[in-house]
Amino acid sequence: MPDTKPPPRDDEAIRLFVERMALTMSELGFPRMAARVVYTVMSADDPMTAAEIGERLGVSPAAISGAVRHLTQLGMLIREPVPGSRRDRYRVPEDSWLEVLNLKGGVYKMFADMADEGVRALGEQTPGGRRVAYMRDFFVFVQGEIDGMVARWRASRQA
Amino acid sequence: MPDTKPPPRDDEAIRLFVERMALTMSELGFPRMAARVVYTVMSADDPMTAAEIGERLGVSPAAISGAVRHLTQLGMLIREPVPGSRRDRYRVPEDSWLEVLNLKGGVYKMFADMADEGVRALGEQTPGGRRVAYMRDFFVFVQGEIDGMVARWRASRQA
DNA sequence: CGCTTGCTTCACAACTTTGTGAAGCGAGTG
DNA sequence: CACTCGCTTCACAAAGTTGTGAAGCAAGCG
Repeated sequence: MPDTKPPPRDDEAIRLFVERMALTMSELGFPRMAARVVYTVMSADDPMTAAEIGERLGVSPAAISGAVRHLTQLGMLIREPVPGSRRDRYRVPEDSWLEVLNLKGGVYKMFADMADEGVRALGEQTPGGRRVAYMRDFFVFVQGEIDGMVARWRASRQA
Repeated sequence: MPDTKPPPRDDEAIRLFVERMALTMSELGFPRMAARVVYTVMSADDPMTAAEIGERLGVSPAAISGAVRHLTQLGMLIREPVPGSRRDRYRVPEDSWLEVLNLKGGVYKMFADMADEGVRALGEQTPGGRRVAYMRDFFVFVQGEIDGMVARWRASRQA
């Protein structure tokens, strides 16, 4: 029997990967359980049901339910109803990160707008006003860069 | 008496600006008090002492101390000892956002590295492995973009 | 039709985070 | 050289998060 076993699907290492990613995300302000769900589903070969995710992570269905609601809203998880079954399947879209960037990306515009109000409150000519104006300009710049970045990524994937 | 009063330094609006910025940042995972401190100092005409910041925000010196420690480490606040005095003055560096981006920017590289480990655990050829590899490539791309972005910002400020 | 079962919702409990009061430390001052 | 005063540190309390168990709802199945 030739050694044609499938690749070394190291379950323990996968779990570690999931947890480490999730922990890092949570340190950045992303809900922890949601992150665990994303990476679990991403790591799976096929779409998973809520029950499977919960079992794999060893958490209650309630936790999955909440995480999934959040994630689908963000576009980081896609719910696929299975015809003739109550089970829904979940999978991660190929470009989930791009989606997040697009959606959350508006954050910079929001900051820029808030900063602009700050400038008005402080007065254009005050030292504080100038500093906040500088910040506003920076956020406007970043917002523009992100838009360009998304375009470049898409283009580079065409190739 | 001619109407040559200084600009309409609307204290209430400034406070609102500070609080709104801080709240939004905290929703993104940034410590709330630290954010309030940054924007308070940024709004002021001159560098402020810890006591002044605390008074302005109506919080204890302890809270300021903690926030300041965090912020100086991030490069978002500069401590300036006043010669012949126990008081330190604080100001925000012009390019604090850039600093943060640089420092925190390495996050993407970190994600890319973690993802790479995930790929190894999953196997290059599995569906999961391919998805994670895609994610890794995206993070690598973003990291590169950020570096370029910083350079472009600096250049645009030269002009 | 009524039972099973998978997901959702709700109230609650464990845990974490965040700011306070009080004590401590050390640089300037008389 | 002892006192003052500004900042820091620490233990704790208040508040906010996050996941659980249990009850509820509704789609398929017998």
